[in-house]
Amino acid sequence: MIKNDKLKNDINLGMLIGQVHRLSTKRFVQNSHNSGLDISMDQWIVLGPIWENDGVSHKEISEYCLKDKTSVTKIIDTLEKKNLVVRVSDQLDHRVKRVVLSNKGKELFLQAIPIMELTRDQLREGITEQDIESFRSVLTKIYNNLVSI
Amino acid sequence: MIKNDKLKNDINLGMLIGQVHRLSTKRFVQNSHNSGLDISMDQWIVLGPIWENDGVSHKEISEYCLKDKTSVTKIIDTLEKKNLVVRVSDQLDHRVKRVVLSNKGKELFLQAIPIMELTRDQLREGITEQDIESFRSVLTKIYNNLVSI
DNA sequence: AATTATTAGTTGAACCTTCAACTATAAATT
DNA sequence: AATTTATAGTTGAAGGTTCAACTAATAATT
Repeated sequence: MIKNDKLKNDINLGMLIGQVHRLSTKRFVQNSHNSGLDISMDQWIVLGPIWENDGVSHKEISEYCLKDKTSVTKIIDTLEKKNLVVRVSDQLDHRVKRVVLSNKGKELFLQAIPIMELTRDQLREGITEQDIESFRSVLTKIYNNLVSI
Repeated sequence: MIKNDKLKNDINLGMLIGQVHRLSTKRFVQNSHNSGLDISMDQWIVLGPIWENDGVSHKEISEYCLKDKTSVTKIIDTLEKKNLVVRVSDQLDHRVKRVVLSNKGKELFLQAIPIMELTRDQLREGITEQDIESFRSVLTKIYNNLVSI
């Protein structure tokens, strides 16, 4: 079926990264659902820096999560709709919105930690720590190739 | 800012995969745009097996591209809207839709090949072939951990 | 001080992904 | 042959991403 092996391999590496990304977020959501939690992978990712640093700004969340500011705005919209966080305007710089966890948000985050750990363990099953580190190293190089320019 | 290093690293590996995925699709689209082409990464990925095997079915595209059948349906919707492909019902099995490239689709695919190669080279700059292969190997292991079950 | 440029965040449109429910057809079972 | 089950693809809703254009507020320049 495939005319050009070089083409095939290149497509496959890109497709593989995409598929691993999709499947891992899917697995996290499935694991959450199995535990009765209603949280998406991206919601979890955005809750992280808010949990670590209550009152963090959109911009800081954006940098930490490696997400576009538009995505952050919309994920926080849904988090606010679900009453997990609250936006508060900064008193000094009125452009800045600070995001604070509600009690419901804190509770959900704590419950989601073991789900994240389970998902991580499922992903890494049968892979040595050394392999993970060299994987992370190459991934970081690719990332740096992409952010520059 | 970070309370728990274990947590931080795990978040980061997932976030890194997501960000590399997003940035590489973004880079492909930018490169295409700079060459005057109007094609997304996912449209390119779906065009691949149609180019290789004219008249391939949705199901085959889905398996080849590692994409959900719903995604394939919608990407082919936009490809058809752009007059790049045509759906044809299978004469024997009326459930099956076969997808055929138009001349415009063939032309676009040919023009996009060097864009894909450029994007691949930008991604891999400064990374040895050996590193890419070990990266692919770990990625495949993670993929296999995720598809089972 | 007034103008200009920069920064933080939002909005709407187009696209992609997933889910659940659906249609239509083919295959298997009784 | 009639019923049941499985398969191929579609639809609509909800979430996430990107882009371009926008508002509002701060910082820099003149």
